[in-house]
Amino acid sequence: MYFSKMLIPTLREAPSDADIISAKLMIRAGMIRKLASGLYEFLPLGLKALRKVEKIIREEMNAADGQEVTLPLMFPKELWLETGRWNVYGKELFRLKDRKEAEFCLAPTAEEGITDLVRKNISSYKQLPLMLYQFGTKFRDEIRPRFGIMRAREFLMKDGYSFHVNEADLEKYYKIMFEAYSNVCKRCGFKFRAVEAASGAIGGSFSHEFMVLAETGEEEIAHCECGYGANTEKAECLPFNSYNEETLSLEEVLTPDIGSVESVSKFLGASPEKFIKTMIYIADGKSLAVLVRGDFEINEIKLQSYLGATEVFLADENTIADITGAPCGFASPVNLKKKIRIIADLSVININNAVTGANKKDYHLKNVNAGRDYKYDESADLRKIVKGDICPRCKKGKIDFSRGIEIGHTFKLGTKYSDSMKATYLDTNGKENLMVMGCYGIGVTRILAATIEQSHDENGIIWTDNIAPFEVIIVPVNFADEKTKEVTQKIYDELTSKGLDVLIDDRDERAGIKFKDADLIGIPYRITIGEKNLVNGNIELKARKDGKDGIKLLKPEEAVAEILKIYNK
RNA sequence: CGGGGCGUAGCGCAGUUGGCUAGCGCACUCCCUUGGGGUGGGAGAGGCCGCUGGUUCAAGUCCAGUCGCCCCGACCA
Repeated sequence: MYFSKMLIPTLREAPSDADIISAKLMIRAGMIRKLASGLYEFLPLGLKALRKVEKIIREEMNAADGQEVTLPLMFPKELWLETGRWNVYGKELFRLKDRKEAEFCLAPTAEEGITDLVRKNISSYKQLPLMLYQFGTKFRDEIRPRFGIMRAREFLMKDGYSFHVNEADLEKYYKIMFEAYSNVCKRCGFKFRAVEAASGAIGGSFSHEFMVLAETGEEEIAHCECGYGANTEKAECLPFNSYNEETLSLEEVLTPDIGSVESVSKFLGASPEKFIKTMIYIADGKSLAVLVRGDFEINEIKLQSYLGATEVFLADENTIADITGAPCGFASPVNLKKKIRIIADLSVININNAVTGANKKDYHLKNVNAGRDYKYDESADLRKIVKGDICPRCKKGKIDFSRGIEIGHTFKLGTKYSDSMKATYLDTNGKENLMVMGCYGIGVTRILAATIEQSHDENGIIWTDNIAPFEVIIVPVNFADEKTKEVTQKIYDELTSKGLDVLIDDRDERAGIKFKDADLIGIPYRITIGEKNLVNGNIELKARKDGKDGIKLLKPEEAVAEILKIYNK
């Protein structure tokens, strides 16, 4: 391919609204353009890289006995009503109507579609297990699209769904998929970590996120030396041992205009670890109180998942006053004005002689003890994990945090969808059973962005060998020179005949411009052909990741051999 | 949805106390020059100054509305 023939509109400066390095570089490199918020056009160079990622994923899915299909991008409402997700999915779901006023949604994932396909065409245990996958554009009306193609409203996803006769078979296959996903990450050249995760709107019992480690990542990962890793949304927290202090008698103290844990702690000279915060939440319209230790915060995702609620948020000032009888900052589980469900986080169940509000303006209570002074209805792990927490797995190590970009997510769905959509098969006894499902998603467009986040320098993108849009760029310093042209063509023919993608920068530009652009678009290997070295029969080979001192002077055939060796051709 | 900011050429920006043909750099076309890390010079092409309405002799500039974009804030591949 000739550079002059390909649409690669490189830019010296990135548009001012590009917010992260990968978006800036992709736009500058002429790979993508933005059409509107969260909507991007892929230009030839960008699409070429995207196809390379697709190829890797496809190979791994096929190796795991997956079969490729394509489902519609648009689904009728009825299918989504069956699983209840039409109502549960919320504002993120793009909805539309046809000319007959029939309602549809644009697929954010395709559990409904695939389950419908399978229930209509699979009826016997003999046809299981089955894994179907597709590459499809997915739509999500994000609250705030940002970070270029990292969080777009329309993106390319590989979504796969597996169907099994029972949990044990799903378990077996889940491990195979876990390996396949690890392979995809490795082949893309990622530094990554697979962590336990919350299932969100997809549902199911258990899930793993594949995180590309990057400081710019949106996700926070809690991990331990023992190998435990989890999204902080999900990471489990252990209860604390009892303080075993002698129980003192309840005391009311005046704390004028002092509401926050920090200020009351200072005022009373008591550690926040002795405080019980009483948070009033509204879950699907019902109010409840959640108790957590003063120095911790509630993890609303854990709470929502524990309650099985679709919507959870903190109550407003008026509701708090109505329930506790006091303004915000003075709530207590002791003598709540209105009787509501009280859930205690594991961090508070062993605190004796605690400090709480008094459900009365400007007053707090000291020496509060569960059982004697108040009762909670139930206890659960509902708080946010913090750095230094004891690891919930090995129970020894201390938790540390890292940041990551979520590029893949695997779920054990169980029978959530097969149950609501009646996807069944007949077993050897002729008895009807629900299929057990798994589902597996990879953000294909996001992989591209994640790669660049993890691999770039001040001059541009540095593609890893496997997903570079071109493996080699040949830069003839002066393409008008006959000898240069001849050598260029010869090298090009030899490399392309082995199946490599090679770009020739045939433009009548100065060498500097060609080098700058080659660095910007990040092609892994550059062959420079100039009259200066050609008189001795030499050309230059340079890896993008190396600096100028990495330039090797070689004979054309040596350079070709070296590149073919790198790519195992 | 709340708070803050911005819409002027493909990209980056100036111009905003109302005033005459709306400017600069990069990119684009042509000529000369240069020719191994974004040469130098010259001549060009390209704008409903986001949109609608108002104030005015006169609006990119003032007023109102509206749309779009970005940033900061609680469910995501």
